Formats: sequence, C-alpha cells, structure tokens
Amino acid sequence: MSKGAPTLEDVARVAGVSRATVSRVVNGTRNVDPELQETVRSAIEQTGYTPNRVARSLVTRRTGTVALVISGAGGGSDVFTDPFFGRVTAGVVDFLRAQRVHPVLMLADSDHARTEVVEFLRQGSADGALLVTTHSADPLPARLVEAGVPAVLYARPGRPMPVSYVDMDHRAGGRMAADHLVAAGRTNIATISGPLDVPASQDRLAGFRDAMARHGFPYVPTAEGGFTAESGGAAMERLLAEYPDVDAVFAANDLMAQAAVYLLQAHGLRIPDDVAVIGFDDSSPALACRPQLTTVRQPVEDMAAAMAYLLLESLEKPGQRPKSVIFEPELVVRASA
Amino acid sequence: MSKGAPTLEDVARVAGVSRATVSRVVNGTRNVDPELQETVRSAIEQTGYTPNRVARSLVTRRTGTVALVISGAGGGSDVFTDPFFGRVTAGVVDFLRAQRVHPVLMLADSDHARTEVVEFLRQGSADGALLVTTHSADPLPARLVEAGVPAVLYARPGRPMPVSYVDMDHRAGGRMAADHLVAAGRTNIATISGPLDVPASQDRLAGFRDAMARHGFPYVPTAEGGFTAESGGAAMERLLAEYPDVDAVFAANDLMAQAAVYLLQAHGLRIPDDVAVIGFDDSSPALACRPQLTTVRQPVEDMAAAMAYLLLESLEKPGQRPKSVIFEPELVVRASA
DNA sequence: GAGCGCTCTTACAACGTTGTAAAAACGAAG
DNA sequence: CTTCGTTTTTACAACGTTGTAAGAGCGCTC
Repeated sequence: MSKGAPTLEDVARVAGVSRATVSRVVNGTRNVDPELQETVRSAIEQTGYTPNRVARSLVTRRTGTVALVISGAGGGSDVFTDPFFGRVTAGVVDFLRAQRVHPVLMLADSDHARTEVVEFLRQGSADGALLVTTHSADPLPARLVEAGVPAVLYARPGRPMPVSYVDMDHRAGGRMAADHLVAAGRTNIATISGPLDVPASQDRLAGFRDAMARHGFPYVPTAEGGFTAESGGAAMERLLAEYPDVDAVFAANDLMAQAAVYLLQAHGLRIPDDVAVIGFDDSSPALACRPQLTTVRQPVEDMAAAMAYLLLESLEKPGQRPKSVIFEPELVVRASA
Repeated sequence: MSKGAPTLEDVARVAGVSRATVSRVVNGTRNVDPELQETVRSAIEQTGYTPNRVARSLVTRRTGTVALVISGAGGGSDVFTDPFFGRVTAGVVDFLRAQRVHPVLMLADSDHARTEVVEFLRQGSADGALLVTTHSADPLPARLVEAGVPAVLYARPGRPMPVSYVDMDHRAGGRMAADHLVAAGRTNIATISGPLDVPASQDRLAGFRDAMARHGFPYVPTAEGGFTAESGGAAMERLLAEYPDVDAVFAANDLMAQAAVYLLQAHGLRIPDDVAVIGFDDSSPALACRPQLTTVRQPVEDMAAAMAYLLLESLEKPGQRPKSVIFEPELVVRASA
C-alpha cells in the first residue's frame, strides 16, 4: 500500500480474473459478464486502484494533455498580468475541462524556449499545441507545422501556412469605432494603433481608416503604441502635443485606452465631454476605468474555446485540412464615448 | 519517418550498438568510449531522434510536470482575470522553466473537480501539486495530504496539517497600513476587510485593528468585502452611509481599494485630500487607479517561486518534514494616502 | 455425440525507456 | 601464457497498460 500504487495485476488477482478483463471493465468495453463486472468493480474499490496514466499513454500514444503556448510576447512572464491572456486561459481551461484534457502552460519568449516547446511536443509530452502569438514574425508556428505537431493558432499566422486558426474580423472592429465616433459628431478624430508588425493591429487600423475615409476624413492622426499602458499614455501625449484640438481617440486596446483617458484627465480634459475615447477588447480595464470605456468587444473566451475545439477535433481525426473560424466584434457602448 | 518517431532501437541500429549504450549517451552517464560516443551522437543527429518522455516516465516514475491548482475560488474560470493569480502563475512558470519542469493548470472549483485533481495526481500524471487556495474550509489540501501527494500550499492551511506552505505576515501588513494612516493625521479611519473565512483576511484585519488600538483607536468601523471590485464598492457605500465623516480607508486588496476610490470620487470626495485610501497587494490595479494607490506590497511572484522551490525540493528528497517560508510585506507609498 | 457458431475470457506481445547482471574486451601483473 | 582487475558493452527483465489472437465454455443442430 504505502509503496507502489495498486496495479491492474493486483486488481486481477483480487478479483480472480486476468488483467485484460479488468482493463476492459475499466475502459467500459463490451463483452464482460455483468456478474463478473461487479466482482471486478468491487475489487477495484477494495484495492483503491487508479489506472496509471503514463502506462496508458505509452500504448495509446495519447497523453490527454495539450500545450498552451504563449509566444513572442516580449517581456517574459509579465504577460500573465495582461488581462487578455487571462481571458484566453479562462476560455481554454473552461473548454478543455469538459473533455478531460489538461493544458500545460509554456512560455516561448526566446529562441531557446521555442526549441524547448518543439521538443516537448515531439517527445509526445502533449498531444498538440494551442499557440497564442502576437508577433507576426514569430518563427514558432512554422516550426511546429514543420515538425508535424498538431497545432491551432490564435490569430492568423504572419505568413500563410497550412495550420488551423481562429481570429476575429479586426477591420470590422475598427470600422465600428469610426462609425460610432463620427455618428456622435466628433470631427477631430485620432487613433492610437497597436504595434504595426502585428497583423491584428494593422487590420484594426486599416478598418478604422477606411471607414473614416468613407465618412469624409481622408487623414487620421496616428500614434503607434505597444499594447501596454505605458505606451498608450506616451502615444496620447504625442497626439495631444501635435493635435491639441483632438476631440476623439480610438485606441487599439483597452489598456492603452485607459492610459489615454488618465493622461487626458491629467491635462484637465473631461471624458467624454471634451474628448471621447474608444477602446478595444472589452477586458477588465474597460470596466475598471473611470469613466467606463466604450469599447469594441472581442469574444476572447469564445475564441479560445473554439481554438481548443479545433485542436481536439484534429486530434480525433487526423489528416484533415486546416480550418479557420472568424468571429465578429461587437460595439459595447459605455460612458467614455 | 512520417509514421512512428525514431526510437532508441533505430538509433542503436544506425550506430551499430545496443539500446543501452545509446541510452547512456543520451543521459550522459559515464563509461562510454569517447569515440563511440561520437558515433552515437551522429546517429542521433542523423535519425532526428528525440527521447520519448512517456516511456521514460514509466520507468523513472517521474513526469517532469507539476499541477498548478487554483482551488476554492468561487466563480469558476474568471479567476484568471484576477491579477493576483496572474502574478502567481508568472512566479511559478518563471521558476519552473529553469528546472525544466512544466506546470499543468487545473481549476478545483467544485467537489467533482477536486476529485479529478486528486485522481490526476494519484495516477502519476504529475509529480506534485502547487495549491493556491483562498477558502480556509477548502477540503482539497487535506485530501491531497491524505492521498500522500507531494504538495505545497500558498497560504497556511485552514486546519493544521503536515504540509509545506509559503505565506506572508499579513498582520504586519495590516499594522503598516494603520501606522501610515495615523502618522498622516487621519482620525476617522475605517476598513474594508476581505472575506472573514479566509485566514489572510482575518490576519490583515487583526493586525490593522491591533495597531489602531495601540494608537488609541479602540474601535474601527469595518465592512466585509469579497476581494472583488463590486464587493469593494458596495462595502465603501455602506461605510460611507454609516460614517459620512470617514477620512481614511484601508482595503484588504487593491481591487477593492480601487473600487472604493471610484465610489468616493463619485460622491464628490477627493482622494487623498478628503479621504486617504490604502490598498493591499500592489498588483496592477494599484498602478491603473487614479490617483495611484498607496498599498501594502505582497511579493507574490517571489512567494510563488518559493512554493515551486519547496515542491521540487521535496520531490528530490522525499520523506522530509514539511517546511514553511514566511515573507515580509512592504509599504509602497503612492498618491492615494 | 461430433460439429458449429456464439459469447466471454485469457495468454501474450507490444509501447520505448531504464537499470541490472552478465559477458566481452583489454591491459597489466604474476 | 595464464590469471585477474578494469572498463566498456550487451542482453534481458522490468514499468503498467492496451489490443489481438487464441482458447474455453456452452447451447444448438444434424
């Protein structure tokens, strides 16, 4: 008892049958006499048997585990305090739980770390990878595909490659922000974009600009941010210096929008009276901000769940061609615009 | 190539030696002729061999994986948006990475889920558990100890039991807040406590009250919150209704402190001029809040890393008696008090 | 009562690794 | 030229499970 855990062998001995029969009872396969089934079941009870997952994995070639990889995001482990990743994690965990699959958390913020991730998957420690990557130049997606590892990406890959992904219509999101600000009668509208090497940032900006142009505003003052609060404040500062009469700002995520709000307030400007601010994501900062942020909602949890679904599906029936699922954004109107 | 991954057998065949020799080269054991070592190494290169981790685990009885369990926290998966858990995750991941150990994320928010966690560990899917639990009545710690699973807790267990844990001197933290407010000349001081069934909440409150009493304030108006923004706002509302002349508030975490600040501002009160507010944790809301929060810093990342360290140590040499590591808080003075 | 088709059960060989005991190689010493 | 240590290598048995092919039991029919 104290040393080795009870094994199939032990249960078989107690029940007076062979290992294979016990195995079939445990796995619910047909063709076991009900009476004998009961005997086995009570023997399991009696010995306190639990199937050894590692041994099972060795023969089934499945671990019941997937890697949740957060890649590219610069500064290492502070990504976990970004509400966006928290929502991704929540969505993934929530979905996987029901399928009895467990996520192992991996950070791929260096070339060394990326190699480790690929090794980990190739070693069969996990059945596949869920990859959340921000940088479009991230080499990890390509390396995983190359290594033949089942993978699903959050966001379209930088270069086209045969891999499944979920994404959102970021252009539509940008368009919604523009439409709302123009409809509210704003005329001096600027924007704080995300990092321009991130496809999602490009799309949000492009969608915003296109819609603005359609409304008769051919040029939109733009400052590039880095999706962090600091960068958002700095970008707002630059915009304000160059365009003091700005009366509306669209920021490419809530963290930057919140920082912009605070910076504008520090300059004595009232939100939304003097300047309207729209964020993007609808994550916790949108609610924590005063005034609360009007924002373009990205259904992160649903997207994360869809990502997990696509991965499990591809594990179930391998050899299918990659799929993509695109979500629609939604404008959430609160107090800031 | 396409089907089965290369195995030790394959490498051995190519190198013209036995499996055991290859194994010894891979694991860096002594007693392999340097020349042969080179041959084997190039055979590994040539075949693209990667050791199968599952097979290895089966014989070594170690998986190189630990469970990171978030337990008790009521509402399910929205815990991941709580900056506190983000910091715990960051600290754990950061430390484990260097040891080549990977964390599996698990939520234990129901009795069913708790059983699954225990099963998971008993099945040998992970070598041990890192348990972050808030509720003192959480049955999971006891069940893990009972099952003989190596585990380390974040925070002292509700009932005494033989298990290692890391914690902070919450009383000292409460004391620091009281000292600071009194030194600033505040006289109508109230507090928003955390849930009173959480030991950490009790300690913060007790430390605060003791210090207040020592400063000549025998009674401190108290409202109980639930560590969420909503509960913090509601608690502040109650305090304000009953003690309209309050001029300082100590909240048991930053999320509630931030909500208190916003609620006071909504009532036309200025922070810190009319009311001083102190938070607890020094997590991201402390910086996001306007004015930025004065707060009692809890070194969460360090504590999480220490937790991981204790677990790995106990896996290394089993049978040691449990250990505890207690951290000291630190007052971070910003604008709110 | 031999032969046939069922259903249910059992041996046995994987899966890919590690650890151990035995064998081989090789010098050095007697 | 044996004999005895070392070192290096090998064969083989684990580890705990699953899947498959063979076997046992049993009621039929002819």
